[in-house]
Amino acid sequence: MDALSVAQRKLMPEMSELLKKRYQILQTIYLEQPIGRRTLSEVAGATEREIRKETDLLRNQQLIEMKTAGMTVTSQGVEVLEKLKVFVREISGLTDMEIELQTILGISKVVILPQDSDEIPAVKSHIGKEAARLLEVLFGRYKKIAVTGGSTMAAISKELSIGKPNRALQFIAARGGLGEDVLHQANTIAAAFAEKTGGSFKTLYLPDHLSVEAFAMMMKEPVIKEMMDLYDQTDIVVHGIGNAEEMAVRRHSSLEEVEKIRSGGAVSEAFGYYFDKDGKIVYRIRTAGIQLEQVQKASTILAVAGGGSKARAILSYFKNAPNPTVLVTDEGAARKIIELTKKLEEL
Amino acid sequence: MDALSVAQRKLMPEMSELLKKRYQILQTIYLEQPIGRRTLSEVAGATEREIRKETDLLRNQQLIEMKTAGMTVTSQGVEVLEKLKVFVREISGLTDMEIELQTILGISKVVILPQDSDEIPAVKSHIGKEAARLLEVLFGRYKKIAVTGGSTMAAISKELSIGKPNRALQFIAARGGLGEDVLHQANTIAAAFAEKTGGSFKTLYLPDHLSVEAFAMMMKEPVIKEMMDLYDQTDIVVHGIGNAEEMAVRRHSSLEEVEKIRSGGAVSEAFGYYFDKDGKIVYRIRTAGIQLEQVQKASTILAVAGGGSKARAILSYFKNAPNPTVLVTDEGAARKIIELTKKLEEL
DNA sequence: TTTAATGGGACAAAAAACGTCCAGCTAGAA
DNA sequence: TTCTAGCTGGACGTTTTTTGTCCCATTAAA
Repeated sequence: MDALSVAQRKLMPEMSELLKKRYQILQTIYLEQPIGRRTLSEVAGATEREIRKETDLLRNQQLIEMKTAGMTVTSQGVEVLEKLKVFVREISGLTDMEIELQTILGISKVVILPQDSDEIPAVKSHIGKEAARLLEVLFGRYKKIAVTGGSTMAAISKELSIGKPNRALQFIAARGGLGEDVLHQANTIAAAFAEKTGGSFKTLYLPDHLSVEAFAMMMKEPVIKEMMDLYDQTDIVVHGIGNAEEMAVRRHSSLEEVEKIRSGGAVSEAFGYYFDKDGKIVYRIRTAGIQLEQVQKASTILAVAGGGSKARAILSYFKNAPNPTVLVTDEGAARKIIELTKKLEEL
Repeated sequence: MDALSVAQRKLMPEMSELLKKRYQILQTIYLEQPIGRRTLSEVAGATEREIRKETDLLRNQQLIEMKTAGMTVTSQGVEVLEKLKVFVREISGLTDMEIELQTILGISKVVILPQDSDEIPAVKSHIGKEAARLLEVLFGRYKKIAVTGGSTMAAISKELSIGKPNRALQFIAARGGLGEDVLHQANTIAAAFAEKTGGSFKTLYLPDHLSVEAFAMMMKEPVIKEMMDLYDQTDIVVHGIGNAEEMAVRRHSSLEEVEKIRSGGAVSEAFGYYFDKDGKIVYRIRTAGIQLEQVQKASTILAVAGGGSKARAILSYFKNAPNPTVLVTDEGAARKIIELTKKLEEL
């Protein structure tokens, strides 16, 4: 930050919070446009009155327009968003926090987005957008992308921009149906990625909880074997990180499984693997899908997870995460991770 | 102004006014320190409550300190003042106005200080300080400085910093006693300048309103003649600009004089000359002092005058002012001058 | 010792902000 | 076409903040 901005903040300390708030509102409108006051106030985590006050101002400044369909950002507004992007990151201390997280997690790149997705739903879209931008850059070099499921992954697919179709891209569902909501299954996500980018996709349909015998037999099937080979050739892996218990519940795991996960002290989950607080594999779901070794062979791994509630899981997963991993997260998770780490150091 | 600041102002329009206000308060404290709330509120033209609110904030930001003797600016505060100086000028539009005034008045340099000295007494000090800084630079090259009287000139003398004594400097009273307050006479001012800079000074004592005969005789006196020669060698002339009528009254001019000034349509006054709205000389006081031709021969002329009430006088004087003149004024005068010029153009 | 200034505390009055409705309109779905 | 969900703009009593204006104990200087 330059000396002028430092002096400015010194003379007007209220400015930082105000700027952050307005920026966030403007950004959310941009993301969700057209959107009305009430919907916005819910999604942005503010009262209707406050949203109204700020949007009235934004309109007077010609940064947004209010039509009967809702509010939209003007070209001037988009410009302001771009110009202030780095600055808002600075005053939020996100740039500093990114460096701190890189050290804590032992990886070379972390991107933190403002606010907490646990509190403000729209933040999930911001995370998705950022991840989408990062991916779009990588698409130039890499063509085979394995994707997992989850709501975070779905958020990314929504934010992929529809540019000129890139037929060379191949999206591979990293796992079969894992009992999750269809909309958030790896298969669905792979399809969504392919649709947005104009690429192709490969799905893997295999029911959960097969008997040992049936599973072994299925693995010999050509369709399944083909997928296993594809996993070996994967360039990019994009995945979310889940809380162990939450995932177990969502997947309707058997009592036996839940017991193993519990007793093993599992904290995080990724690609169907459960990790304890030291990053050791506690349990893995017996189903087809990408193997940890295959993930580690990929050129780039993009981990995406946000919200303070995910902090412990992120810390756990990154104990043994492959080094080329890039993490996209939010302020809520980042602050919590730093806080947890500090507490641990004090002991 | 850079793109970042433009975007910032777009998103936070209240910021500009707030920044200006706080900056002005901080600057005034710096200028008058140590100063108390009540005194400050008078001198800065604000209510006690407002001053209190802002100074409490400035203290929390460690920009000022409050002691029993009054408030003082901390080193951090001084730094902020310096860092934001140019920026505050920018957002006040002063930089643009300076260029506009240069065109209107036909001179190469104009310096405008914030606010209006008619409304806020402290602004006079700001003007004095700026003029003092400009002079101090010139002192390196030029040594013979003619000074006139007036409260504005007195303000400059107060703001001259006491650096290492410069014995080479010679201050010459541009005029004899002109019936003004002793404190504001050219003689007194010349002495004050000399004292602050460590230079020498020459005074000219000659009563006003002498008969023609007495005046002619005095001019032959060696003491007086010596001064006349000095005027010829003057490098810098520093002078104020007055309102014609006001000056006439202050100098207790005779009815005859006042009549000439009135009927001639005099608007401005400088060095004892009265000018009408087109810059023509309407009347000149018959007393010893620097001649207009001698002023025009100087290398640099520094005209100093502020306040909306001086706008007409400034416009009048600069109709025929020598080109190397530099004008130091304030926002109040500048805005009024621009306003008057625009009205004139419309007709 | 006196005096004139200082910062801090206090409080009623005024103003602004806030939460929360409703009415009327419109675009898109059925 | 009608219906409906969602939008903006207006309104208004309530709460919170700001404002104007005192007084007081303290302190530094005269």
